[in-house]
Amino acid sequence: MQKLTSAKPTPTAVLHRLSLYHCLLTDWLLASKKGAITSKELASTLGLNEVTVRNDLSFLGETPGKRGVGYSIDGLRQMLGEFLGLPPFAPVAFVGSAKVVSSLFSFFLVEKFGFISAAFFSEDPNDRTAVINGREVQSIEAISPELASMGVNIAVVITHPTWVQHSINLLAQAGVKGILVLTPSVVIEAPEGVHVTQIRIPCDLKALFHRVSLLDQQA
Amino acid sequence: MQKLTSAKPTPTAVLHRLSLYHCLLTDWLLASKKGAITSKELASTLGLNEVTVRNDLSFLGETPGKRGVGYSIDGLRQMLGEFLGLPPFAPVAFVGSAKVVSSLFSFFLVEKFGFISAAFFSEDPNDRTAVINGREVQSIEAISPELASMGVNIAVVITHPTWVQHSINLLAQAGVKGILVLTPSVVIEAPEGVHVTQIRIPCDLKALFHRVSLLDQQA
DNA sequence: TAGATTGTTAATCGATTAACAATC
DNA sequence: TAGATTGTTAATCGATTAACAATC
Repeated sequence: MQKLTSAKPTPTAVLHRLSLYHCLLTDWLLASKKGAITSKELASTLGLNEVTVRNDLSFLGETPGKRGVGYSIDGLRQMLGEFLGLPPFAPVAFVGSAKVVSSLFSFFLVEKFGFISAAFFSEDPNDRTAVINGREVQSIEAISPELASMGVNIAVVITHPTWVQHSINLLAQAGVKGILVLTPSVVIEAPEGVHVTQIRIPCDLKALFHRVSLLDQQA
Repeated sequence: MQKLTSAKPTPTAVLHRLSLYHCLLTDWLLASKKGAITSKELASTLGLNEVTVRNDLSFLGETPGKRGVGYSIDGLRQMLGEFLGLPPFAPVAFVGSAKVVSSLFSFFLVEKFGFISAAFFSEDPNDRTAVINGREVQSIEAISPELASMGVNIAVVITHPTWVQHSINLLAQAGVKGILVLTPSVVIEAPEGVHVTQIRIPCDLKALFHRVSLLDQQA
């Protein structure tokens, strides 16, 4: 017999946009924007088709809008947060040197996006006394099952490339189930049962080179 | 009459994988791997279907493989580089504070991926005397048409969120045609004729929260 | 009731995979 | 010739857009 709980997983394209809507609505609420918005407004702000937006939102189960009116900014954000499995402040662990992780925080404003930095682990022995946001930076080897039992299931890896795989393995052993890898590293083994998302800065850059080189030829 | 040069653009999914193959082959060559590889090897290393690999490579025009044999590592990398419009060392400009940009270089090894950091611009007035890789860090306002005329068409933006749009606008004025934005910023206006790629760390994280929350429910 | 906007079903478009002939 | 692996055409799958009925 099939598990009843596991309906089809949300398509990746849809899931990414739902996350994006959640970011946008959070932004609007922080800017004290109130009341209702239409799928048209949402779509045009993000450069999407309005049907795409409505279609995406239909994945939320209970229909979130009012015909003739639109969506409640506050209510829709709430529903999205719930669907995404986001607690009010979502705890994330960070693995990387103190310098790199604190630099990350100077362009990625974690709290504004609803996250909380819950733990820090560094591959650099010189970071044994380092502190970020008033919290001690620990050794990578200190990654342990306490992490997941404390409710930290998600981690960001931004170490030197030589430490990426080891970090992932330790996080997986500690019960972390979702890992975002920012370090460009061509081949990575994802441990069984762990979601590993790789950001590939070099590929994004090479793709841009291609697109731009075509422009040049036309000119 | 239609422009003859502008055939259909390469589909984004294909283009990203072609860039990925280029990264992998570069890696293999740096590790002195020689000779031939098959689409099967390429695919299994990257967790892809081997037909996908062959299909992608068919976009290169002249067929790059030998039936019964496979692909020359060196030859294929060459063809990919040419298709992608990558010079031997591809110049990229970086916009962001000296601290953040130098931190970026400690987890993203630009040269290993075939790039050269060609210019630095910082939004931070304290960076007026800063130097990265022996090159002076300039003010954002110093971004000028010289950039593009020097052959720098691609830039990475990793400033504080408040400076993202301004940086993009200045780069566009300077003739930069491809911009990769690493700073999470929900809404960005892409100037006419400029390719802007946004990396969305918060969305990737929120998507992971969703996937992981489903695992919890099943357990 | 009229106007607006949602939610859903159908149609199109793009991307992936399978099947197979071509050829080294 | 036999074995291997490519390149291409066809079939499937997923994602986007269009059309329209439902309803606030």
